[in-house]
Amino acid sequence: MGGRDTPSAAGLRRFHDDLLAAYGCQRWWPTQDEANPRFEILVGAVLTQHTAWTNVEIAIAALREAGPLTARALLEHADLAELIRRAGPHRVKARRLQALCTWFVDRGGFQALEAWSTETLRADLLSLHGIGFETADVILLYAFGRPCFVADAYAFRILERYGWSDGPRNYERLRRRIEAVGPAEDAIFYDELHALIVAHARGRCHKRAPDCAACALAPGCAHARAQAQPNTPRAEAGR
DNA sequence: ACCCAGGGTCATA
DNA sequence: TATGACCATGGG
Repeated sequence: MGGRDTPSAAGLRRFHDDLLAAYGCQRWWPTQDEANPRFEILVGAVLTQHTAWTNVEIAIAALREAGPLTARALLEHADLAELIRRAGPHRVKARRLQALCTWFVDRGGFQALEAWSTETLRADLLSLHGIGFETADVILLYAFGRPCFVADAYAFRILERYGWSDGPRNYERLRRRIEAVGPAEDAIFYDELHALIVAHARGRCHKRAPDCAACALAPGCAHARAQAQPNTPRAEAGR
């Protein structure tokens, strides 16, 4: 049984607030560069693809060791892949980083890109080799401060159980569904929402054995309701 | 010995 | 259009 419910603005707010109460403020994307963290976020967004963040930090540290963390400097490294060896598939990611850095320089950097609309910027990012839906949104959200819902695998798992996602997993469909009821201007909301979903997916809502007894979302969650009352034919749809 | 990790591309049917 | 192989390192 899956999600037949469509989220409402109030429902999404409650979802967010329940997680926030349980896990606290996350302020998610970690950065070493206090002065100018934004380019580091671009780099991290590619390096972290299917790779644990601890390894990404090591790879970023290696890049720093080798020179300034700028697009031009990265493009000049003789063996970029070797520098990021610790970040999983490093040869693949070296090509992706080069594509991203070339794009960044060609477009004139953050100053010029900030003027772009979110939709245009997303489309441009998606045209790059190695930038898919999730990485594009992570960049839009964390490097450009745009209000975007990151519909990653954790989000699908939790929202399917919660009752807000069903059928085949379609990234854009879920993103639009959430953004349709989320605050249009509030990037911090989406920042926290994504971070809280990750925290919850790793802490309670595991793939195999979700810990529904200790779950902060249980009162609104279709899966938890089904656990509590297996015989109820049709659970009441809470807002 | 598996499975997963802050994914995406490409070849195949 | 929908799966599967592949990338490649580390940690549980």
